[in-house]
Amino acid sequence: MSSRISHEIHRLNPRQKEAVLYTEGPLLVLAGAGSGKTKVITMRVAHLIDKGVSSDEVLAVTFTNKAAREMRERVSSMLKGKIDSLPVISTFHSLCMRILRKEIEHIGYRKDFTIYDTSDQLSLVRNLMSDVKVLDKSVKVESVMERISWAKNGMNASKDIEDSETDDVGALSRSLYSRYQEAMKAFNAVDFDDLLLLTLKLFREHPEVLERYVDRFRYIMVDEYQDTNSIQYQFIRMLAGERMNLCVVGDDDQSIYGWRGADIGNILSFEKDFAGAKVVRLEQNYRSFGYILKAANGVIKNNSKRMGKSLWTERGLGPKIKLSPCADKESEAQQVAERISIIRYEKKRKFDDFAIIYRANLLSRPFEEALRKERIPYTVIGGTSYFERKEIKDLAAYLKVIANPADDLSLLKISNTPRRGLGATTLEKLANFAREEGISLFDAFKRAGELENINEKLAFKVLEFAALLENLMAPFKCKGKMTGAIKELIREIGYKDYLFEVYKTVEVAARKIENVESFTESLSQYELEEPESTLQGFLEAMALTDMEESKEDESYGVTLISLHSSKGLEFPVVFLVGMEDGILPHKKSIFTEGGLDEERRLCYVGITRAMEELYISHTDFRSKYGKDEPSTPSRFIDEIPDEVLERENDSQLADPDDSDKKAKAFFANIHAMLGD
DNA sequence: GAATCACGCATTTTT
DNA sequence: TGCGTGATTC
Repeated sequence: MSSRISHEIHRLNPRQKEAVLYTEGPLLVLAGAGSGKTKVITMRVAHLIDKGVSSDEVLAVTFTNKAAREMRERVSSMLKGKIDSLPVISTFHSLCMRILRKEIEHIGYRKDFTIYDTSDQLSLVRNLMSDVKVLDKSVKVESVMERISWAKNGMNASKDIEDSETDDVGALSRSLYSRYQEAMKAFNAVDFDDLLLLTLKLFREHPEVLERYVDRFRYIMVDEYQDTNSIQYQFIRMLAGERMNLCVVGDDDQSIYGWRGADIGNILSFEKDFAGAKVVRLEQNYRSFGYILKAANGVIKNNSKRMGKSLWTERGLGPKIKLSPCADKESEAQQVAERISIIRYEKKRKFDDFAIIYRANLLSRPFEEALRKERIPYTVIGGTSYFERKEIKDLAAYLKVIANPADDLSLLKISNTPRRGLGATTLEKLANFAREEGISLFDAFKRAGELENINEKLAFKVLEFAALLENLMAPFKCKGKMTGAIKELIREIGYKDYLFEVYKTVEVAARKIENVESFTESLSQYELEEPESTLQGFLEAMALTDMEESKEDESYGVTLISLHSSKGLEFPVVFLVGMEDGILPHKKSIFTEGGLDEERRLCYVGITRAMEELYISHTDFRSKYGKDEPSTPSRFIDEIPDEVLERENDSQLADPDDSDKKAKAFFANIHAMLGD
C-alpha cells in the first residue's frame, strides 16, 4: 500500500476516514456543505486503486462536466505514476452515450446517431406543430416540449400523458408525442432524455449486455445523489447489481432541483433501497465561521423530511450575520455596493472575495447598476447565452448533416442559410416527395430532378447543394483533415459574406466572425488532442460538454449569481439579497407540494456559501413590473436564531465618518480599476 | 427583407 | 417595467 495515500488518509477526520475506508457494500455519505466532500470522493477512488482494485473496475458518476473534470484532475494527481489508465469518471449523459455508441444496435437504432440538444428538440416540436397546423398561439412550443420530455421520463403520475389532461398543452403534447419519437428515430437522432432512457431500455431488454457492465464496474460512486431523478436511480440500481458496491454522496439539505425531476426520495430512502447500507455523516465544516453555521442549522431544521444533520466547526464564531432592511431595491443595491467598497478597502480584500446571491436572475439588474456606479468590477454568472449563438448553431447543423445525412431537421435548417434561393415552398415540395418515397430529405434533394413541380433551375440549385454536402463528407471522414474541411466548408458556402450581409454593423458581424473562427479553432484543437478524432466525436463533445474551459480565469470582480448556480461555490463575503416573502420563498412555490421545503433548502445553500461574513438584506417596498408593492422580510429570516443576527437600522443616512470612508473607498476602486 | 409595433410574459438550469 | 417574439407593413 502506498505510504503517501495512507498518509493522506490518516490526516482525514474520523468520519471522512470511515467513508474512505468502507469500500464493500452500499454506503451513503451525507456530506454537509463545506465538509470536504470532493476530497473524500477522490481519496476513496485513490484508496480503492491503491489497495489493488483495477482502475477499470471503478466508475464515478457526476452531473456536470465541471465536477467530472475536477474529480478527474484530483484523482490523477493523487495517483500520478501509479496507474496507466484512469477510472471512468463521467457524467450520466456521457456515460450513457458511450454505452449506447457500442450497444445501441441491440435495440434497433443505428450506431452513428446524432445527439439533439434542447434547441434542436425545440425546433423539431415547432416543426411538428406547424405540420398539424396549430394556430393557437397561446400554446408555447416550450411547454409542449417540456410536457413531452416530462412524459418520456415517466414523471407523470402514470405513464405517458394522461387522457385527463384536457388543457391545450396536454392534448397537443399527447397527439405529438408519438410523432416526435418517430421523427427522432427517422432522423437517427437521440435527445438528452433518450441517452438515459435508451440505456435503461437496453439493459432491460438485454440482460446479457447489462451483465457485462455490472461485471466490469465493481465499484460505483455517484456524486450529488440528491439530484438524481427516477431514471438515473434505476440506471444506477441496475449497474450496481447484486454486489451493490455502491457509494453515493450527497446532501438531502441541498436538494434544490425537484422542479426538474430530481427526487429527494432517492437519498432519503437509500438505506431502505439498498439493504444493509451504511450511512456516514460529514458534519464538520471547514468553510464557514460558527455564526454562519448556526444560522444555516437554524433554518434547515424546520424541514421535516430529512436525514438530519448539523454542521459544526472548529474555526470559532466569527462575526455575526448582518441583517439590513432597505427602503427599496435601488438603495439595497447601493448599500451593498458601498459596503463592498469599504470592506475591500479596510480589510484589504479582493473584489473576487465577494458574491451577491439572489433567488432570480432578474434581481441582478439594480446591483449591476450600483456596482458600475461605484466603479466595482463584477461578473454576472448565468443567463442562457453560450448555447444560443446563431452562427455556431448554423455551422454545427452543417456538420450534423455531414455526419448524419438522415438528419432532416438540420438539413432543413441549413438549406437556405446562407440564402441560396431554396424557399419554404420548394422545401415543402421536397419534404413531401421524401415522405411519399419513404426516403430522407437528403436523398430527396439528390433526386430533385424527378420532381415535376420544381423547375429546372431550382432543381439544379438543390442538386448543387446536395453535391456540395456530399463532396464534403469524404474529407470529414479522413483523420486529421477536419480542420481543413471546415475551412473549406465555410468558404464554399460563403458564410462570412453572409454574416456581413445579415448583420448591419461591422462590429456585430466581426464578433460573429470571431465566433466562427473560434469554432474552427475548437475543432482543430479537438483534432489535435484526440487521437481517435471523428466528426461524430466532435459533435458529441459539443452537445455533451461545456467547451468553455478557458472562461474561468477571465472572470474577475464581484460575483453576481443565482442561488441555484451558487451551489458548490464559496466566497469569503456573501450578500444574500432580496430576502423577502414571495422571492425567497418564491411565491409560486409556496402552495406547491414540497415547494416550501425546497425553498428553505435554497436558503440553506445560500447561507452556507459564506466563509467569513454574511449580509442579508430585504426591502420595504419593491417595484415589480412597474408597480410598487410593500414587501415582508422572508419567513426564513425568522428561523435564524436571534443571537447570531445583528440587526441594522433602516436609516441610509451616513454619519460624516462614514461618508469619509466611502469617499476613500471609492477612489481606491478607481485606482484598482486602473490596475495598481 | 427590414423596420416597426403590439402583445404577452416575467423563478431556478444542466446535459 | 422592460424584453423578446411574432405579425404587420412598406
